[in-house]
Amino acid sequence: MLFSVQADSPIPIYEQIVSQVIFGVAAGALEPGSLIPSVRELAQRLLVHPNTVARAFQELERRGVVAPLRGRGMEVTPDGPTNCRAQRQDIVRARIRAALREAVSSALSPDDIRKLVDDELSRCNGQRRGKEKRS
Amino acid sequence: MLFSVQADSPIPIYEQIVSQVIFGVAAGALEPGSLIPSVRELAQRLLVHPNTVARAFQELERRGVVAPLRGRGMEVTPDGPTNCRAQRQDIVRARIRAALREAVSSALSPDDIRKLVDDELSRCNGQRRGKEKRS
Amino acid sequence: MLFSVQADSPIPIYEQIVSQVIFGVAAGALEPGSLIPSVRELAQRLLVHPNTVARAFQELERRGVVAPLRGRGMEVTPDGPTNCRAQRQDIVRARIRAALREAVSSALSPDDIRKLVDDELSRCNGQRRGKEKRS
Amino acid sequence: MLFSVQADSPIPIYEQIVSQVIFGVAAGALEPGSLIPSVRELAQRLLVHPNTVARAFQELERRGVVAPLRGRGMEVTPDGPTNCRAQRQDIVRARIRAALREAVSSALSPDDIRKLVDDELSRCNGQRRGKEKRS
DNA sequence: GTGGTCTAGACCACC
DNA sequence: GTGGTCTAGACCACG
Repeated sequence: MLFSVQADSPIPIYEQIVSQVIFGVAAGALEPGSLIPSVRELAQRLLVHPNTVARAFQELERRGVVAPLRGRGMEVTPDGPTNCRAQRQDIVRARIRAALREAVSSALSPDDIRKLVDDELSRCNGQRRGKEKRS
Repeated sequence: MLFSVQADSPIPIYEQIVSQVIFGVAAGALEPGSLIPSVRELAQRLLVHPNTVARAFQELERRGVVAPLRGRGMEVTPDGPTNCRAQRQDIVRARIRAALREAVSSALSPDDIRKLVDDELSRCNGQRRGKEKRS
Repeated sequence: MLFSVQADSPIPIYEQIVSQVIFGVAAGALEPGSLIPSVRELAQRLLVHPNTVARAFQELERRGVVAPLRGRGMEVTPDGPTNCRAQRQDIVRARIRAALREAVSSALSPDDIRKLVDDELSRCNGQRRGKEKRS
Repeated sequence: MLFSVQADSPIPIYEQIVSQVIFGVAAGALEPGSLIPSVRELAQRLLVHPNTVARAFQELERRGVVAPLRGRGMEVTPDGPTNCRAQRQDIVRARIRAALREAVSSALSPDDIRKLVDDELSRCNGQRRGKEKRS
């Protein structure tokens, strides 16, 4: 499971962490019953304040993704994977929708937007089997 | 020229205003030498505080998009359109890139992402002729 | 009599006009009993709003430099030259003092400051008999 | 590090604060990696509103002098000292130039100006050894 | 009427 | 505790 946060994003760090844990559970990298990394460990790995991680965990608990195991850490709940797959879709879709809404409102032509999207799409996963751009 | 802001967005309102003016100038809706709406007028139209609009104008001045006409308002600079077309591209691209980066990090499959994007793309401008020919 | 205003100065334009009329009277370019340029003429010459000039004249009247001649314009008062020579000295000295106080507070070395001053002094009146800088 | 602002100056308070922080960094009183005084502390010390200080900090960030440390304060950037030495020179020079331009435009004789400058120069740092050798 | 500055104080995100 | 954003409203300089 890879975590990374971007300090310069307008999205709060704790929210980024929430998303990433959700993504991890949705993808099966974190399975029900398994412990997620501790607050301290994750804080150190991400170079953020432990309180920030703690806050993310609090939110994850609220969402029913993880549950505290007294004294041992936080564990992924049985319903976690199902919840997270739905939430993942929602998160990603909302962000994409917002970006495209803005693009449209910018009065860029649909073709320009399509071009930008394709550009970035191939940049983002350049490791895939070659050029995604249609001929 | 249509302006609208979303108070619940993580993007500060003053930044939304900055973007929208840039879009307006880039699109030619606001031309060099013409006055942009006044602080007070725009504040009233957007239902935000005049100070918030003033802050956006300050940033637009810093970016060389508009210049104050003492006592008369803010005027689009001669270089405005050129600057703004570049800045528009940057703004839109950055937002799309961030959304796609997140999508990739969510471990959704590239095909799922492509599908989401196409979905939203056609939603955003449903008036276009369908799904945009793709091989 | 040369007038010029700098729109980008933090000093209000009307105050710049006040200073320049005072300078003109102090230098003898405007003599007691002579009419100073009309609001409209000066406004046109300086490319500023007539109201701005009117405000400057109001201030000059308050300072006893000029007096209105019903229907014919503003004339320099008998005491004008004397008043203005004192005021000129005060204005210039105050501005120089403020600049130097700031320079000292900037922690630039006295030699650096002296160098800057000499630099600018020779720039400002390059038309004088050669280099003012001491060997 | 000493800060002080003059509320009656035509120079906005927030700009005075910007200059003073730049002077402090240029002089080495504020070093890279060190925290500058907090918004609230500085506001209290200068008897101005915290928002005014915040605005100055925003400008300093834009100039690459300081960078925010989320939740901990504002830190002087690595490039700060270099940037600031240049900016200090620019600030001081601009102010001196403006003062001298005005002096010249006042039609005071060059010798009178020189005398005024020397007067004030020795007043400003009277603790130095006299009138500064001039041929 | 315009924008610019300042004060005042709220709330938020983060540490 | 920190800075960031926003609202609110005052006053000023300028046209």
